[in-house]
Amino acid sequence: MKKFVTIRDVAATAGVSINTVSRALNDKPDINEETKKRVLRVAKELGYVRDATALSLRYGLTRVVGVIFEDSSNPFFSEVFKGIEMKARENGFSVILMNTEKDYNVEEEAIRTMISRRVDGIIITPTQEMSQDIEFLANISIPSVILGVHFDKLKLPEVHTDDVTGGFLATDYLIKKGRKRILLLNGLSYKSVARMRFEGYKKALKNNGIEFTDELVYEISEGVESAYSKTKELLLSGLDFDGMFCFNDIFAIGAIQALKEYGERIPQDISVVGYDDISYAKYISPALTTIAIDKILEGQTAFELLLESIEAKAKVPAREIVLDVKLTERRSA
Amino acid sequence: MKKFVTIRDVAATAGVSINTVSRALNDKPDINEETKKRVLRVAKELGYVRDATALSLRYGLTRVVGVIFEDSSNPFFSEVFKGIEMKARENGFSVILMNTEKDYNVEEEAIRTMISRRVDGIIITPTQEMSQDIEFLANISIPSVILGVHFDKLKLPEVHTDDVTGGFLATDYLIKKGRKRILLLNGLSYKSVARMRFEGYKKALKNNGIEFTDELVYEISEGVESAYSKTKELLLSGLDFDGMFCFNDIFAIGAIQALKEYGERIPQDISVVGYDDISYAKYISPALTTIAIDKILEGQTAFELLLESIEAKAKVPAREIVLDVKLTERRSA
DNA sequence: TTGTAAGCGTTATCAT
DNA sequence: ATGATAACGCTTACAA
Repeated sequence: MKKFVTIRDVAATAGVSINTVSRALNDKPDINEETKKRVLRVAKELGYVRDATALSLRYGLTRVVGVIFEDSSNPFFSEVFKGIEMKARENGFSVILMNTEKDYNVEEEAIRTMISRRVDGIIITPTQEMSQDIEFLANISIPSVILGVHFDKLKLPEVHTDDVTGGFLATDYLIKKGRKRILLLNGLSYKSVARMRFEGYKKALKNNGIEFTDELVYEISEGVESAYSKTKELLLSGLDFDGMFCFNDIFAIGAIQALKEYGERIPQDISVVGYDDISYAKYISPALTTIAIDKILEGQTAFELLLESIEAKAKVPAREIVLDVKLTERRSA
Repeated sequence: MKKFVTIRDVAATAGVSINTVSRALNDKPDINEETKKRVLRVAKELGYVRDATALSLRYGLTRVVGVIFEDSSNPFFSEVFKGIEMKARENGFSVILMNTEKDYNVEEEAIRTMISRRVDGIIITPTQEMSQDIEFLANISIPSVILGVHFDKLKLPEVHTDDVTGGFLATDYLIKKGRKRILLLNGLSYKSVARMRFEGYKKALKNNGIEFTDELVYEISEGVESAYSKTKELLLSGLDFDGMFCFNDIFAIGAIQALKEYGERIPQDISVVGYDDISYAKYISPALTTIAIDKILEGQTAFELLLESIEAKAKVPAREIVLDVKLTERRSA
């Protein structure tokens, strides 16, 4: 059933040898114009399409890059992916996308799959609980870029946003709005991103002469539900706070939900700032004030950095690209 | 720089021939247990990883499927993709994802890329303005599945949801809530989905003895902005309506935004029903009543249908799988 | 039980 | 200007 037209078929019907066909197809100089035209015509008539798998074997290059995300349906990742795919397409690369579902074993498996498929490069957002597989990635010869997280010892090129500044901006804004007791609903601290935003938070507090107290910082695992129930719990416990800086917009959405149900007015009673500026941030109510990051750009940058490594003959020293963030002011704070 | 351990390297260090290595690796019976163990150990030590590109060439099968979407960052597609990727991974397939950005030329180009890469199957959500490329897909020997849309003459297997029922459910619900003049903010009618939902809308009207009038149906192009401004325009024009059925949740979000700004109370003054039940539908305000479709399931089903075609020796007759929808009741209607 | 050789589709090298 | 052949990594007859 599955049978493609090969260079041999074209050669046969055009009455030439296979490498004359190859020459015509690749627009090589040493071929008669007439023959070339004829071969090209025959190729078209027969519906010939170059076999990329043969080329991959031949050159040891696939023109495929692998992307490994924890969850491609997360609006953050799905936008980043768009940036990657866009740039990849422009450069004649295809992209294989795999999800790890935050499972370390799946992540390892995904890396093995990418190696087996001989992808020319890998863009990965590693689960940071363990990182042997990243060490491993750094040692094999496939160019790789870490996206969205920062490792202390820079083994691989990285692209991420300036999250210390982001945390600072969010907190400082809340303070400027007159908030004194700012709750930080953070992500789990094994994530560099969470640690960086926390650092920015503390920095803003210090800058404004507000004393830090850890009774106002909480770490929760991913998901709206998780943010919703934590906020509810805190509210019920009688914790006193008038501002909230959420690790991401998804947390903010859950928190706002809980706040409203509890009868708090936003931002009059409690101001809320999120992070990421996912596309729905402006449609929730009140419209979310948040730290905006250019996700498409982050994806594009990651691909471009990867492409540099791929095209470099020698191993290129690991670079860290830190993208700017800015605060987008809306109604929640 | 890029150099992988091959079966030959393993053979050399283990002191056997290459196909003895192949036998060991593939767990064939005709090999000495001892040799097998040794080969396997050497392979592991050397870090041997099977070269999938070589296998692809050898077998004429890549174990890769291609997915072509108009926009993978759209929450609908990103969830569908998750279902596809999940099932693909379970079955040892990798997935190449490409976006067309609703550009027909890009769509054609994407198909060519998939053919060139010799993917074993294609899942595509075609732009329906033109469809020669789908005709083409039906004629080549790569198994393909159409996702989310329905073509009149069934050339290829299809997976989509029961949108006539969806349109009916939404409209009927609004009527049962006492609404008489229900505005339909529909997608462009070259899309089968829009036509189906429209059909359901009319059916519900008829069933409830309400006369249809085309001054209440409008077709707009994709995007929140587009829905927002159309709604605004209609409101300003003084059009009388007390209910709104939106083609999708994104439209509903834009519409609600406009409605609120205009001072309409939802659902007291105007009830709104959306479509898709994207994950943020429940967090907008008021929480959106919408037609829910199981997007993960839709993706999984598409992959499974594709797998059937791939595994079938002979060309399998095109089937149409229609998935159920249900109404999810929240606050907006 | 093990090894040799052909072949998958292509391009590069070397002849002619 | 064109053709024959080897090679990419692997599996599968077939031979030993």
